[in-house]
Amino acid sequence: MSRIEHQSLTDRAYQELLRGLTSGRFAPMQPLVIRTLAETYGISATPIREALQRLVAERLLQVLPNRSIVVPQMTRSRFLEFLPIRCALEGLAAEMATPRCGPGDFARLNELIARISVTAENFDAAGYLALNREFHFTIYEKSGSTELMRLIQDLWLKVGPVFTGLFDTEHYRTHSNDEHRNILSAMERGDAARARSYLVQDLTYAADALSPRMQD
Amino acid sequence: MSRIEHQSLTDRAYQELLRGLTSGRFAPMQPLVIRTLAETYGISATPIREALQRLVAERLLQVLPNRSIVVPQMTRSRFLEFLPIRCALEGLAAEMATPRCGPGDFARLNELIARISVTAENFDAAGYLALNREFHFTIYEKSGSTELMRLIQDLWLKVGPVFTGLFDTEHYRTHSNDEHRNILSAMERGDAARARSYLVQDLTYAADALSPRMQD
DNA sequence: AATAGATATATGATATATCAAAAATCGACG
DNA sequence: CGTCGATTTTTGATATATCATATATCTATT
Repeated sequence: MSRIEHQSLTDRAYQELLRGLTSGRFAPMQPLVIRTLAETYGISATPIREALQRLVAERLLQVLPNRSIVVPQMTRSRFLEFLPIRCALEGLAAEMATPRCGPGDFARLNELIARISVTAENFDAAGYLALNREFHFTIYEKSGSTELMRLIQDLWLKVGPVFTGLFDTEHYRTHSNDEHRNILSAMERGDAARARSYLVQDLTYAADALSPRMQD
Repeated sequence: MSRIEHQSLTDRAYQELLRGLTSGRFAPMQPLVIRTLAETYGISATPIREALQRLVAERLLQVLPNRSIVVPQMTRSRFLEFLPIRCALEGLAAEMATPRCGPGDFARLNELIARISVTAENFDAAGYLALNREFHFTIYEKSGSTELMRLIQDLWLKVGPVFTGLFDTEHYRTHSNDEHRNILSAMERGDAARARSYLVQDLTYAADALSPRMQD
């Protein structure tokens, strides 16, 4: 019998709002009105307000001086500011993961690479993004550090919405899996330092592909 | 005329609670009761509750399965889990800061080192901790990345309370300023890589001094 | 017609009432 | 005495009422 999930309305509102954010349902700079959202979700204002404040604390939303709450727009400079941070943390995770991976993990990563290739051939943007994320987080999870995982997850939430456009860049779509293969083979050789540098390269290429297409 | 600061009760409650947390006023695992805190601060439950939830979102507080809110106790393993993360981020910040520092910054850091020496001689624990923090954050601020700064600040908030004991370890108290001097001279030479490694060494020494004295 | 002031409305902030779940207390029974 | 169960109390969760501020609308004056 499955565990009874005692999810508070605040939690549910949070997840609902998060889903709306990551899928880009809320336009940047458009204020999120507590009462409106409360009515939309059919609950009172309190849980909505708490969920919004939680998202503000996580910097996924932003309070304007007029105290209205909006989704901050990701500018190029802000996106690029995240790049070295992501390289540091995700590179560290890859390095830590390398000696902790076994044949089963390598097989799993290999399979993901193959499936990513299929999505690239089929121009399946949604599938591509989901599998790319799964490939990366499969590695990060093997770092064995939940704190590190959480920090990386938070960063992906912040830069995530931008990635939707990643698939549209021809060069990246056809070549990013090469980096994935490089990462995997370095990990299979137990070469943690090189696994890190290939992963950093993957992130850098993605940023190079995306940043010219961003405003600011 | 100074700008009118419009601080909400939630914000004030948050800061009050944060101060209580960093100064160790709340014992770990002792539940923080909303109504009690509300009465203590002379405000209603709502802002207290929101401040608590914000602290939970920042992982400075923890909700138990019974949904009571407590300050999580920092175990040795958790503390050590933060070490590589802090090395990665704070090392990165030192590296980024190095080419951005000028004579004024070096003078400031030098002065901080001198003042830290005085506190060490006088067994002034509070002064020592404050100045040590100021030394580190003076560097991190020069990284030029507010996102990076914020992440590091969050990490210091989490591991901060533990540091109170740092001053009591004889060896660290007498030698940590050596690392500070090494960091500064590397930065003055413009050797970012070495500045990073000395800073990592400083963090590692501090962890070595503290972790044996922690439970778990 | 443009602008300043006044009024109305919208919306976030706070307090409070109510509900539900958890913890503590009490009491009967062994 | 101790244990199990019922009852009471505590406490977090939610809804709602009220207040304060920001925004929009209106009106009068020029």
